[in-house]
Amino acid sequence: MIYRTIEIPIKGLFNEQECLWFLSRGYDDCLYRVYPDRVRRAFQSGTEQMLVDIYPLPDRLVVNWLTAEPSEQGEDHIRDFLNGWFDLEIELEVFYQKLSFYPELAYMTTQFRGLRFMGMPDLFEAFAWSIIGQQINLPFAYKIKRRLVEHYGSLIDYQGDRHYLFPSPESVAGASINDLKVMQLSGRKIEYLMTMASEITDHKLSKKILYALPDFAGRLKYLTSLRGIGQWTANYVLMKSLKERSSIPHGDAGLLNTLLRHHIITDKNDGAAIEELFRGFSGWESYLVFYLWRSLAPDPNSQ
DNA sequence: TCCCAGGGCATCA
DNA sequence: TGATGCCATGGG
Repeated sequence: MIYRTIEIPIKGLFNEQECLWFLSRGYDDCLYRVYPDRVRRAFQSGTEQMLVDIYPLPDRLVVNWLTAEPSEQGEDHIRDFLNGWFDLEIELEVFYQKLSFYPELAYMTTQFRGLRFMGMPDLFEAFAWSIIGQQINLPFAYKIKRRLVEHYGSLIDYQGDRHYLFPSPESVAGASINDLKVMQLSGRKIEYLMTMASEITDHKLSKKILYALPDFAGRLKYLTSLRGIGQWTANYVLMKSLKERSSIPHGDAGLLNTLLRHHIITDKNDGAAIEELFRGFSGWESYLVFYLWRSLAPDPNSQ
C-alpha cells in the first residue's frame, strides 16, 4: 500500500545509477536499504515517523510513503532532506569544464558523469559520523555506527524489517559512558560525541546558528573551537551537512592516497601541489574531493 | 608483528 | 608554528 506519491524534478545532469551505487558501495550503512532501482529509508519530523521508497530517475525523484499519509510538515521535511541528500540544486557543467583542463582528472567527466555530491543533511549525524570515523578504517567505523544506531535510535518495523533512525542528540547526551565503551568507541571519542550532543541539545549549535555566521571562514573557526572538532572534521561536516562548496578536509587519508594515485602529488607532505590543484577548483573544492573519493572505489560497471 | 586507517589533543621547543 | 607522542582497535 502506498499512502502518498510525490515527484521532485531534477534539473541538469543526474546519474541515478551512480548515486544509488554510491549509497551501497560495499559498506554496511544501517540507515537505509539500497535496491537496484530505489532506496528505502526511515525519517522523523517532530514526532512523525515515516518510511519512504525513493526512486531516482534521470530527471526526477519519485517518493512513495509506505506506512501512513504524511502531514504537510512531514512531506516538506522529506523534500528538504532529499534536496540535501542528493544535492538536487547543483548544475554540474561548470565543474566538468574545470575537470576537463586536467589530463589526470578529465576521465571523471565521463566515468562519473551525473554523480551528485551525496550529503548528510542531519547535523548531529554528520558530527557523530565524522567523530566515529576519525583515524579508523571505514568497515570498523560502520560497525560502531550500527551499534550506536541499534542501541539509541528508534525504529520502524515494516514487513519484518527494522528501519532505524539515527539517534537524537538527546539520547546520546544522556547515554552511559560504559555503554558507549562497550561499542568500542575510545574514551576520547565518547567525550567528543557527548560534547557535540550537548551543544545541540543546549541550542548552542544548529544549522541555523552556523548559517547565521558571516562566511565559511567564520563557520570553520567556530567549529574548530569545539573540543574534538579539528580542521578535518569541521570541513567534513560543513561539506556534508551544510553543502559548503569550498570545504577541503585537509589531511584526509583517502584524499592523499587518491592524489598520489593520480600523480598530482608525489608525497603526502606536498601541500603546495595540493593547494595549486584546489586553486583551479574555486567554489567546487568539495565536489573535487567527492569525485576523488569516488575514484578510490572500483568502477561498478567493470565488475 | 608491523603499518595504516575518511584525526585530534596535549606538550614542548 | 611545527614536531612528537598518545589515544584505540580492526584489518591487511
